[in-house]
Amino acid sequence: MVLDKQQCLLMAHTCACFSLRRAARLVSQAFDQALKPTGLRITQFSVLAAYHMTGDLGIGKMAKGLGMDRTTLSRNLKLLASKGLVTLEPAEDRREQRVKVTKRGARAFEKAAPYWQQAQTKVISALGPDKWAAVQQDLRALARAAK
Amino acid sequence: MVLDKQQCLLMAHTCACFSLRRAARLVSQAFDQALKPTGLRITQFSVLAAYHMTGDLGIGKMAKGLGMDRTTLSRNLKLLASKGLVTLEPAEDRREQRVKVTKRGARAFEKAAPYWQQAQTKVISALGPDKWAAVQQDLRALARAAK
DNA sequence: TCAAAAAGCGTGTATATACTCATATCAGCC
DNA sequence: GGCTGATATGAGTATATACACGCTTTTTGA
Repeated sequence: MVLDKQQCLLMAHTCACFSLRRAARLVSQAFDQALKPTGLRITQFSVLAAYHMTGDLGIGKMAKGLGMDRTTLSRNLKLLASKGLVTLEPAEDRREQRVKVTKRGARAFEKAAPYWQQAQTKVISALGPDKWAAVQQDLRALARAAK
Repeated sequence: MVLDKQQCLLMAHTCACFSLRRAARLVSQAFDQALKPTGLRITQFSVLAAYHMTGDLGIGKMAKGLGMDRTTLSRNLKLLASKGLVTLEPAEDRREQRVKVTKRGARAFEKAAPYWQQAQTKVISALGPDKWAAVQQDLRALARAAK
């Protein structure tokens, strides 16, 4: 069976993975651009926000909650620690790492928040809040189906 | 101004970039899983499909068409070349690279296509084809707005 | 014709991502 | 107390991603 160019074209244009990766790439660039004055990447900002919000969760559980690989989150945290924005200490259960957002981390986060808001507004404006909320639901459904 | 946990929670849950990256991560894992027997990652499969479909485009133009960074595509292609799936030769305009899918590349692509289809069907099943098409439109709109 | 601008690309560097394998700790049971 | 399985994590490796810088070739305009 030899696929013709039309079929390939169709495949490239409908591939769920490619579409999502493409959107994620381009939107990430916009957020990173907006956050540039803050010295944070959007990924770092997200992780910082997550720990600022949930307090102290083990890396594995937090990773599961964020839909990230455990080792990815671990390495992201190490970066944040090297910048002095979080601290990593062993917990009572000495298998776990206790993650704490430092004062400097909290300040960095709050300084970055308006820049985040600016990018968020810009990107979302393409759809409006309601449609965006619906799309978000759909994205979650896709992610669930992927498992 | 100190943000409280509620605001952080809201931020993490509505962040366009985080939502997209999360979906892209999880869906990519599903596609990579499905493509495992073929030895191709979904990114490599996409690039292979793109060149199989459009024939020979300069790296920069192809990258623009795919919404990828030029250097990212360049390195992806180098990987494919090392696997013998494409060849890279200088074009008449000696600034450009002529990219050709080898016979082996075409075979690998066609062998992988059914595995891709399987993952695609699985992921899309969460929404159904029509809703998926609408979401795709929205993703494109978001990507456009990001510029 | 020739210098400047533009086009096309590669390399260096940093981050993000995830799989595999190895290690340390804990909980429960005998 | 000590073994065993489960839990939590780190390290090694490979790929994906993109920004900044610089090089070569082509095009353009005087």
